[in-house]
Order: sequence, then C-alpha cells, then structure tokens
Amino acid sequence: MAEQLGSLARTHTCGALRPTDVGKNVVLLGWVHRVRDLGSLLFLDVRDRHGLTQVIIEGDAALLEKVKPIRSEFVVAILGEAERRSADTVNLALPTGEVEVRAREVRILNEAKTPPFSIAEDQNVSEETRLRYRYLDLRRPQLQHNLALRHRITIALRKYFDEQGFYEIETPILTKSTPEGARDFLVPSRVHPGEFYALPQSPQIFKQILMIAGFDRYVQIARCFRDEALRADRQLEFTQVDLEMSFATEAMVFEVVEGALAACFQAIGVEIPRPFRRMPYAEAMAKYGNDKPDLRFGLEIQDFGSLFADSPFGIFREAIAHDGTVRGFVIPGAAKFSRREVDDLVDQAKQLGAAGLIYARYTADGVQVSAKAIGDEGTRRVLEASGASKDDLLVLASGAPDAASKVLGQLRLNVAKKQNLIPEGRWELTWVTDFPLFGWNADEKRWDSVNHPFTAPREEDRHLLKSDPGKVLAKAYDVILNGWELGGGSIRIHDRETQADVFRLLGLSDEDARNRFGFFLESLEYGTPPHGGLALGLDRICALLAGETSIREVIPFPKTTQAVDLMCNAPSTVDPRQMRELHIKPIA
RNA sequence: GGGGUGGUAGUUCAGUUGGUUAGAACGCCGGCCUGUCACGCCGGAGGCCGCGGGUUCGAGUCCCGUCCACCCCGCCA
Repeated sequence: MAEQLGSLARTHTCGALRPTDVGKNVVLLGWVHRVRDLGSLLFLDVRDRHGLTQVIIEGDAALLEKVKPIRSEFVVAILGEAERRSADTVNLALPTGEVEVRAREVRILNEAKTPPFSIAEDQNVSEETRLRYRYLDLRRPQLQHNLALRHRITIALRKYFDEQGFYEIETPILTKSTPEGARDFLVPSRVHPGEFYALPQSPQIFKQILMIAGFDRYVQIARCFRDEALRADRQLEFTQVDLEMSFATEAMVFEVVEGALAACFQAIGVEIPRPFRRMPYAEAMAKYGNDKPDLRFGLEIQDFGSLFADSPFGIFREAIAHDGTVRGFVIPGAAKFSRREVDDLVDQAKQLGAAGLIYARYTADGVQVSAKAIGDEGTRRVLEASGASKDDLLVLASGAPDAASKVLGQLRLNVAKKQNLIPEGRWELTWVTDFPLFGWNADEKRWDSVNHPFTAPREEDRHLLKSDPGKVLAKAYDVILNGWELGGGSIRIHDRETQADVFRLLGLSDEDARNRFGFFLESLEYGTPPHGGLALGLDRICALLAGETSIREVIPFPKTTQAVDLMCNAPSTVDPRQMRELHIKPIA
C-alpha cells in the first residue's frame, strides 16, 4: 500500500513557502496535519517541524479518489505548484498562509493508525498517556518547541565556553562507586566476577584530575546518574553543564557562570542584569527558611525573639529561654481570612512539623491574636514590628531558629502559591554563598560534608577545623533561579593535608580514604593547582526558560516518579543467561 | 517509607441524598458538500466506571485493600 519515496527530494519545508515562491514546482514531504474534504474540493494541511502548508486538490477526479483514504498523521509526498491564495482565502495565522500548493501528484509514503490523542489539537492529555506514546507527544508543538529551545541553549553554552577558553572533555560513564552521597547505579562486571562499576553521580573527581593534568578550563555537558526518588525537578539521569577552572577564585567562577546563564537567557530574548545578587546561606535560611530562596515575592521571615523574652505567653518565653526564637511573616491582604482559612494555615504548619502556629491581626476595634496569653499589648507590639497593615495577617512560630524558619519557609511557599503572589515572567537570580562545610549527622553521630568532601574551607575558618567544625564555612556556592537550584559548586581543596584533615573529620580512616579515593589523594601530591568550579542543571535551566514546572517537559524520554519508562517499559527482567554471565542472582 | 490529588468511551471531562437503558465535547466510521483552514450538515459505532473484596434488594457513587500517574516530605555529598 505504501508508496516509495524513490529519488524524490523535498524542495521546501512545510514552513518555507512565501508569495515569492509562487509559480515554482515544489515537493513537500511531511505528515498530514488535517484533512478538510469539501467533496470535489479537498484541502490537506501538511506538517513538518518547520511549519504547516495548505495543499489543495481540485478538479482531478482520479487524484481526489486517491487521496480519499488519507487520514491525520499519514506521511505524504506532495508534488505540485505553489500558488498565491486569493485575497479572501489567505490565512494570516500561518507564516505560509498567503500561498498554497496545488497538488499534481500525492504519494502516500506511509499510513498511520488513529493516534490515541490528537497531534493537531491543543488538548490536555494525561501525562501517563503522553509518556506511553512519547513519540507522538514529541510531535506536538509544546515538546517540539521545548527541545528546540534546549538545542539553542546547549549550542549557546558550547559557544560561550569555547570563547572563554574552555575545553570540552569527556569523562567515563563506567566508573568507580563512591559510597557517600546519592545511591549509585551499579553495573556488574562480566570480566571480574563480583565486582561492579558505578555510573557517575557527577564527574567531580575526574574534572579535578583534569585540573591537575593542566587543562586549566574544562567544561562538559555530562549525563549524571543518581538512584534516588524522582521529583518534578529530579530524574534518575540528568544533564549537568559541568565546569572547572584552575587558579579560580569564587569571584572568577561567579563571573564565568553569570555569563553562561546570560547566554542561556539570550536564547529566549531576555537580558538578565549582572552581577547577580549574593546572599549568605545564613541569611537565606533565616529570611526564607530555605537554601534556594524564591525571590519573586516577599513574605520574608522576620525574627521577633527580642519581643517575647518576657512574654506572658509561656510557649514563646520558654522557646527563647532554650536558645530558640519566635519568627514569622506577614501575609498581605489576609486579615480577611475566615476561621477556616486560618485553621488551614495552622494545620499546614503542624503538618510541616511545627508544634503550632500563632496568628495575629488588627481588627476594627483593636487587635486579635490566636494565643490570648500574648495579650493586646504584646500583639500590638509584634504587629507593629512586623510592619503589618490592617489588611494583613501575621503568622508566628517558635522553636530553634533554623527549625522555625524552615517551617515558615515552606508555609511561605504554600501561601504564595495559593494566594497567587508569584508574578509571571519574573526572573530572580541569586547566589547563595558561605555554606557551612559540615553538618552534624545526629543518626550516626558524626560530621557530614554539606557539599562534598573536596570543598575547601574559607581561609579565615581553617583554624576552626579541629576545634569547632560546625562553625567552619565553605567556599561553596549555589546559583538559584526562582526558587530552583540551578547549580552549585565550590573552590576545592588542593593540598593533601587539608584533604586528609577533612577525611578524618568525616570519620573516614586513612585506610577507607585510600580505598575510595587513593588514586585521587595520590594525584593531589603531584602538583595540584588551586581550582574550583560548578555544575549547572541543564534540564532545570531549560525547563524554567521554557516556562515549564517539570524537567520532564524538556527531556525527550523521561521516567515516571516510580522510575519507569512507560514507552519502552524499562526496567524489565532479563534473560537468566545474561545474569549468569554477569555472576549475579536476584535475591527477591 | 509518609502525606495529598486523580483514575468513567480513543482523548478530555460531567455523572445529584446509592435507584430506569452511564452522558457531553472532540476524535473515529459512513453519507452529502467547490474555498476550507478547529470546514459545515446528516447518520452511526464505541464503556470490565483502574483492579480485587465488602456493605446493600440495588454500587460509577459508600467501606477496605491494591495498582498506576502526578505533587510534597523523607532522600537527592
């Protein structure tokens, strides 16, 4: 049934024809977008990724008979002549709308089953169906546009980094497992029974070794793998724009990365102001309860600890007496919240782990507070300090400073979303700097790296390494866009002793360290330049710039939150022979 | 592992306090139509109400379990 392409070559894409092409003999190759059959007059809209062209079939009974079975998504070749449309039939909605192709011959190159959802209609389809028929979803304008944008961003980055003197260098996909950090994906070795490769969580060690090797500036668009829970902004495999620079200071990394992101924004025609804002980690945690603050809206968290040290409200007084504090934020216009709405806020706070949530507001004849013991005077004082107007609602939580801010920070995001306080089309970029180097792991009673174990401490904090590790701040930084972590990095440790000190603090014995990173520790001793870098999440950049809320919309073949590829049905069982060859056996 | 939202025709959805034969739109199939472009008009087919139990005279609707998709927490150096 299907006819042959033969030596037929397209003369124009489906988005190309203009009035200047009128009179030309053309060959179009593409998919049938829509058929409009008017009896002895029939229109075909033919589509490819470049656009849509109207084809007219008229006055040729044999041809009309031949095209009769054509349905949406058939693949066709159109041979005909480009004609100007009469003034009353031009379609200004189409770039090709001033012309049409009068078909002389139509070849049906392939038929198509009726697709489970329409490519031509812009209808909502459940993500499950879209993922199962991803090849059809990819034909639709949204993903066509998103992947085109991703291409432009990727090209812009490669061009930018080349201009900045970076070499693009590849690193292994089959590499060595390093037990800290995310769960590794393991690949059993056939040649070495019982041994495994790991897929890289990031090319971290390799890029540092490239600095030791003298490559000075390295960049890679690197696939990374982490066997962790999936989210809207996290997939098992994702793409990092990984970079590293020798003799780099934090300021140098910031400048290079700001230029790279500016190049990305140019792909959507947006000029972003530079330099970006910088915010110490401690400030981000205090004001936004979060190390990736969304700065598109206010609702900043304020500290009211000093107002409640002698409060008649025991819960606040006690919190302060035990190194805690009272924090809160103002919800604009929320004074009119009903009992039910404020109860909902309190419930949310409790769900987020708060012991409770107190709210306060002005009323027609004074003030109101949900904890009577605070009293009118105390309520008036805190409302005044918060800057709340008579239309606003103040919410308060007490506890350890970070814990209180964390709950309020999450509540802040919920409220902003629900109250529609997040403006469209705003781009709020910021660096978050001065992360702590270590975090206390209460479960295992030891220090963990907040970033990774190769992150350098700030010089002024080095003396605290042994005496007070929790106070040591790192030369580490994240770059944040609209509440998403776009990337993070650090200046690295480049001397053997500091690296050994850090490993010791992390509870890694010399032997453990040797087993896991021995080759790397050894390499540090052969002339390592000071160096640092960062990795950007390419999927996240593309998603945000495409206006999407999930990176699945910029990844051609993503997995579900249950880590399944619904199109090819991976993962799946394998032939027992394959497993035997790999010396492995399922235990469940 | 925990919390939440959803699952009814190919698709997107509606379906009342549990009560006749489960509806709509688009799509699909057939017919008519010479200027359509979301063509129009006429006719038609299409349902394991996610799956399994239970309550009931009677379940799409109520209860329990389970599966799938999505969002969030934990997790993600």
